[in-house]
Amino acid sequence: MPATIYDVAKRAGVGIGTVSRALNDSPQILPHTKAKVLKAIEELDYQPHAMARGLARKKTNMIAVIVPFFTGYFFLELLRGVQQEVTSHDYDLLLYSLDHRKDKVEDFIEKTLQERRVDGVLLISLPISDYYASLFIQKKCPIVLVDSYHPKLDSITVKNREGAYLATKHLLSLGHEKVAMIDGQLVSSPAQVRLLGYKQALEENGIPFRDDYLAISDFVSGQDGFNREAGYHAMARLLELGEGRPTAVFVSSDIQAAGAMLAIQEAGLNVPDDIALIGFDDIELAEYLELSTMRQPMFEMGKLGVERLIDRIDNKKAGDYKISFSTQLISRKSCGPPCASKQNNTHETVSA
Amino acid sequence: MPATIYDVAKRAGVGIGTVSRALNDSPQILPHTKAKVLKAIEELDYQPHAMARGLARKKTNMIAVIVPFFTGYFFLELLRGVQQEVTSHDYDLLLYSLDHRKDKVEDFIEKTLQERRVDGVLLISLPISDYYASLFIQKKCPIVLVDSYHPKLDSITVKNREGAYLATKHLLSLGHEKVAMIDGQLVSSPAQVRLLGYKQALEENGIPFRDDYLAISDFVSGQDGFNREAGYHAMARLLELGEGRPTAVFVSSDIQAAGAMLAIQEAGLNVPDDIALIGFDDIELAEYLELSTMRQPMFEMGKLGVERLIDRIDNKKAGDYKISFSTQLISRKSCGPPCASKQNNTHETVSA
DNA sequence: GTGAAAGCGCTAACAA
DNA sequence: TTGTTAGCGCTTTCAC
Repeated sequence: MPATIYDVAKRAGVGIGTVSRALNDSPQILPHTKAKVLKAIEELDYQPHAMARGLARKKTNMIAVIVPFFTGYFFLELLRGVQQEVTSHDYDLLLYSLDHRKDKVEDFIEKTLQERRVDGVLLISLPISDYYASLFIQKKCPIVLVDSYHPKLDSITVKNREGAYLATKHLLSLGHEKVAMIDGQLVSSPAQVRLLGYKQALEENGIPFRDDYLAISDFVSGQDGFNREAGYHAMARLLELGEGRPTAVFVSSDIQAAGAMLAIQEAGLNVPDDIALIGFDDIELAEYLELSTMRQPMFEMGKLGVERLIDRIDNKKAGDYKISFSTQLISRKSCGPPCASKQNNTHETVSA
Repeated sequence: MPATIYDVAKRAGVGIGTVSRALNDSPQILPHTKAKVLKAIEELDYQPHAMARGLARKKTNMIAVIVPFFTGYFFLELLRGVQQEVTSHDYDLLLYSLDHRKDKVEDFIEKTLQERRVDGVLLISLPISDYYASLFIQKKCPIVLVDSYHPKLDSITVKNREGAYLATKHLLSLGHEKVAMIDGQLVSSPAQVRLLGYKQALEENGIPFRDDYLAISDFVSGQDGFNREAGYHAMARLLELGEGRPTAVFVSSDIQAAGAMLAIQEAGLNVPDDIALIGFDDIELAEYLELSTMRQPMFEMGKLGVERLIDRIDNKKAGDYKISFSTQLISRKSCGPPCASKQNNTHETVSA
C-alpha cells in the first residue's frame, strides 16, 4: 500500500494538518517544520491521492474534452494544442469522443458534469442546446466551445462564413462563372454557415445560385458528410451534369476535396484545367494534393480554448468571451493559373 | 449543490446503505424497496459522485493512455480503437501525451500510478524500463504495452522485423540490388527492429550491408525521426551519393517516405523509375502518394490493448500475454513494375 | 504555529 | 432485508 498522509505525519512527528499545510505551501507553517515534513515525504515517496484530495477540496483538477471523432487531422492538431496547454497548467485531460451512431453529446455532458465533476469542459465542433448551456451556467461549470457557437457561452470559432466567401470569391476572381459547392450535412453548423458565405460571394458577383450546383455530402450514413467518400460521391453527382457541369468547386473540407479530386480523375478529367478546386481546413493532405484551401488555425484554437477555460476555473473570471479566428487563403495548384487560361470560359458569360 | 446519497435516502425513507445497494444492483434488496429508491433517484436527478465512489471502492474507473504525440495518423487510428473499447466498458480515459522535449515517460507513469491511481495503463509506442515494469507488477496495476515490448509485461506489437524483412525483400524481388534504408532514431525500438529485418533480407540475398545506405532520420532534434522533415533530409543525404545512390529505399515509416519522395522530386528524379520507395504503416497519406507500404492494423491494436487491459482489471486474469500482429504488404505504384524495367540495373551486380 | 476533529460522498462490514 | 457505522485519504476549521 502506498503511504498516506498519516504515515508521513507519524514519521515527521507532526499532525496530519501540518503535513497538509506543507503540501499546499501554506504560509502558516514554520520553515523548520516544513523541512521536516518534506524530508519524511521524500523518504516515504509519498504522493497525495488525487481522488481524496478532490473529494475534500471539491475540485478534480481534470478537464473533459469532448470531440466527434471522425474529424481526423483537424482534431489531431487541435488536440495537440489542447494537450500542450492542459499539461502546462497541471490539469489532467479526460477525453470523450462520440460515435454519432450510438452516443449522444448530452450523455457525455451529464457524465462529465454530474458523475466525474470535472472542473471544466471543452466542447469541440459539437452543438449544444439551450437547455444544457443553461445547465452549465447554473452549475457554474466553466465550458468553452471550440469550432462551435452558443450565444451564452464562451466560443472560439473560425470565420466560416468569411472563409467560404473568400474561397468562392477566389474562384470567381480566377474567371470562373460556373462555381459549385460541395458541403457537409446541414445539421453541422459550419456546413450551414459556409453555405451562406458561398451564396454571398455568388450574389455579389451577380451569379444566381443554382440548386443543382450544391452537392450535399450525405453518402455515408450516420456521419456528417465531412469525409472522403462523401466528397467523392458528391463530386460524382456534379459530374453527371455533363457539359453543364461546373468549372470550379468550393468544397467545405479538404478531406471531401480529396475524394472529389479522385472522382474528377476517374472521370478522365483534370484538376485544375477542367475543374478547379478549393477546400477548407488545410490538413496535411492538402499540401500533397496541391489543393488550395482556407487554413484554420487548429493548434491555436485548441490551445486558446484551454487557456480560456483554465482562466475561468482558476481566476473565476466572468464575462462573455467570443473569439473568431480568420481563415487564411492558401493558394496551390488546384485552382489553376489566375484568369488568363480561363478566358475560354468567358463565352459562357453571355448565357448567365 | 447536486443531490447526495443522503438526500435520496431521506426522500425514499430508507438508509443510505439501502440506496447504495440499489445503486450497485445488490441482490440483498427487496424489489419493492429498490423501486422506491430508484424513484427518488429519478426525482432528484441523482448521480453518484465518481470520486467519492472511487475513494471508497479503491477504484477509479479510469484508465490512462500515454502516447508520444507526434505519431500522427498512426496514433489517431489507434486511439479510435482505444476509445471505442473503453467507452463500451464504461471506463473513462485519461490521456497523456508527452512532448519529448520536456516530458519524461517516467513522470507520467508516477502520476497516473500514484496520484491518479488509475485502474490500468496503456502505454503506446513507448519503451519502459525494467524498474518501472517491476513497479507495475509490484503495485498490481495492470499495464498493456502497445507497439512496444517488455518481457515481463503484456505486449501487443506488430511484427516489425518481419515487416521490414518483407518490405526489403519485395524491393529485392523487383530486381533492385542497391537497396538503402531510411530509419528513425535507434532509441526507438521499432526503428531498431526494422533495421534488423532490413539487414536480414539483404544478407539472405547475399547483398552486403553498406553504412552509407543507412540514413538515420535525425534532422529534427528532440523527436524520434519519424516525421516528414527527417525523411526529407535523410533522402537528401542518400542522393548526395550521386551515381552510387540506391535504386530503391525502404523507409521505416510512411510519413518519412513522404518527405523522401519530395526530396527525390526536387532533385529532378522520379519515383519509381529512378528510385523505388516502400514505406511502413499505411497511413491515409500513403494511398494518395501511391506509396507501397507495410500496413499495421492500428485500430485493432488499440482495441485489443484495451480489451486485454480491462480483462486484467475486471477479471484479475494473470499470465503472460504477448500478441504480435503481422503486417501486410500493400503494393502501390511507388515500387514500380515488377522486374522487367529493372533489368538495366543488372550490370551493377558485377561489382557487388 | 500546530494538533485534533469534522467533514467531502460514497462502500462495506456489522448488527439488528 | 435493512439501518447504522466505520473507514477511504485528504482539507479545513477550530481550539490551544
